[in-house]
Amino acid sequence: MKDIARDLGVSVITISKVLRNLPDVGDETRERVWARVRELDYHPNLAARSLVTGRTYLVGLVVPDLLHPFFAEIAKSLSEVLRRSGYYLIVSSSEEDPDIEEQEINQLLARRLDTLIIASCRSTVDLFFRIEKQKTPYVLVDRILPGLSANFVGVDDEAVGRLATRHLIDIGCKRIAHIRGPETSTAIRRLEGYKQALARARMKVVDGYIIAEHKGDVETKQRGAEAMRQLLLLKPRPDGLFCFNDPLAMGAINYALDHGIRIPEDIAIVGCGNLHYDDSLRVPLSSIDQHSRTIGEEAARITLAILKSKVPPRPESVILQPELIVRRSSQRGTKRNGASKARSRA
Amino acid sequence: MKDIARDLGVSVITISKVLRNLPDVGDETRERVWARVRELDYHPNLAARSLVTGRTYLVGLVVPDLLHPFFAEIAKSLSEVLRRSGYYLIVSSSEEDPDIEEQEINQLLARRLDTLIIASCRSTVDLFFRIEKQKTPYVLVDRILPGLSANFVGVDDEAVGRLATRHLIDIGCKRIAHIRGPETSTAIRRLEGYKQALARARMKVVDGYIIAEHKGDVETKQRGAEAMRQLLLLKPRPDGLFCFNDPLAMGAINYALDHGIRIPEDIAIVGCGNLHYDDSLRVPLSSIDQHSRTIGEEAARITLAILKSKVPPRPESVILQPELIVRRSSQRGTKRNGASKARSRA
DNA sequence: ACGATAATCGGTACCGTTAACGAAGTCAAT
DNA sequence: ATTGACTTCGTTAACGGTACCGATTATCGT
Repeated sequence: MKDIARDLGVSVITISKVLRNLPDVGDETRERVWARVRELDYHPNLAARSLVTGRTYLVGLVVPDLLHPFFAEIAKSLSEVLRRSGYYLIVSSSEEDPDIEEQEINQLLARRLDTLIIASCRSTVDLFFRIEKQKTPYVLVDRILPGLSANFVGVDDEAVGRLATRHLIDIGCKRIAHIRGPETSTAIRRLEGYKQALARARMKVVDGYIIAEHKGDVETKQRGAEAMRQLLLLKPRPDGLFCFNDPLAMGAINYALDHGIRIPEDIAIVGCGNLHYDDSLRVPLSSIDQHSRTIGEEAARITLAILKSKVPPRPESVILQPELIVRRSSQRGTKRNGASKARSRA
Repeated sequence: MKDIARDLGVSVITISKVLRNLPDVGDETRERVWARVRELDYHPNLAARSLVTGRTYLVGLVVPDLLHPFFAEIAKSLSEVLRRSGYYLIVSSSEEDPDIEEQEINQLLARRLDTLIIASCRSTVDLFFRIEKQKTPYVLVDRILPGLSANFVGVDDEAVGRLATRHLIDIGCKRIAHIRGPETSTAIRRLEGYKQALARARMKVVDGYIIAEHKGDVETKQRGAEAMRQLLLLKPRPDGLFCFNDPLAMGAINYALDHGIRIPEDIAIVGCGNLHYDDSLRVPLSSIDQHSRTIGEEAARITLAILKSKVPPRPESVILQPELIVRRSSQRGTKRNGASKARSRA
């Protein structure tokens, strides 16, 4: 920069202004500067700029698992939108472990990122108060924490539970089971929605039909299979099943089919996530769409809004309405091919 | 930092040394500093450190698609290993578009990341010479470029093609088709391996059996379906199919099944990628495992090696041997359940 | 011709950290 | 006592930018 200034007979300040598109510099000078900059393929040192402006143009993303298509899609749409405004994404995975998540967040905090976007697997809010003390803005996605008024983007998880369960009731299921997820707001609320739907249909909640998290961190699909094993052992065997997510449902389907159970005739199944391979499974899987792409985009929008405004805006909450996608795993009776409601995810 | 120095009656340099665990500071002083640092929950400003050291402790990753489980797994294992050494990952997606890839790389270059890790969809090397001129080390993954001697980690793609094709030959296929991928080294070499296997079995390469990329950027699964449609139109219909990747295979399987074709009886299929849901598909899919996790880990290892050594080490190339996983889509004759060779990806 | 206003440009002072080297103190051996 | 080697700590000078404000020139109405 100093070199360019010397070459052109202007000061570094002017160069700096041109590079940042500030108004107070003459057209001719501006053009000369740009020309020389292009000629040298010069790029300003972001670290130096960060040092003085206090901004890194970096946004951190903390998710439980990058491999899960739901979070991968959030990461993708997020980075797409942020990039258009010059922000980049630093990703980090908590492996669904609250301690790892804390370490990761501490690391990212030390890097003084401009914003953090977090799908938290923690159940306490203390860590988030620490974040606030450091004045780092953050946006929660997918999972909310009780007693924390923060920016949030996610689906209405009670509606998810209601939608899935209601659908199973509608197609005639009498004994509906639920494989629930871990102790996060998402799982708790979907369970709540499940219970609400049963209550509205004047059906009883049977404890044995609710399969909780298995201890041990085995793979999700295996957990689904194990849960289905338990369900098939029950005396009045369930004839409907709502799974916390699609990988669980996949495991459950596999186990059932391998043991001679017919889907959906013997047991109808609805998952959640609407992953892009749901329609290619052994039994195409009905699922609840969570609009993962939209979640990423909205989180990005909020992030940019925070970064643009000088004073921190008051927390914003975006609750998306889930959508039922019917496929064969929950089609019964006359309707043979559910093309009517089924929506492809092209 | 200045404050801590003042409080403790030492100089900032000493603080700096303690924070970086340099040897030349007394035990007592060291402890006093740590105590105060913990007390204030102080973290050094990475931007300032970067400015003077010239290192950002940031590694960039450029992949064609973060949603593809293959690249997601690379990203995940990569970030896991790097994190242990204090490096973080900036991700960016090129959407399989060479121009976007160039922009992304330019952006990352401007940020002066310590290393770039790239799964490139470009076909020319000029951009990489520019990277070298900026003295930013980089590691290629999955895809190699002709005429470029660079660090590389990936599978032996000719072996992939040979392995898949050879397997189809072994189970008795006489007319083996191939749905190839885009114009990258990966696709070209897998095609090459396919031809090699045919040649060794004294079988002819039939042009019509090789389905090339369809124009238009439709979704991969649809491309697979379209390719299968073309194949089923051929007069001597193929009885074996090797697909460039698993999503293509999924599309092909779906189309075939929907049109009354039996798999593997009428046409046996082998994909590539060994995605974790391959065993839950309508027809469990035989696939070639690319060791994506290992690719990420090795790329991380090379990266750290570069970053550790003062002089740039000479380019290293890690070629992984692919592994065939047999599932129902390519099981014929006596063998009913392929548990023998099948390997789960728990 | 004058001052006022606006458009351009630059000087100075930092941002928070580390590199490189030198100074001071300690201790044992000569 | 002198020397030398180690250990421990600090001085000075950047690193590459930007914020803040002041200085200079051009334009213009009266």
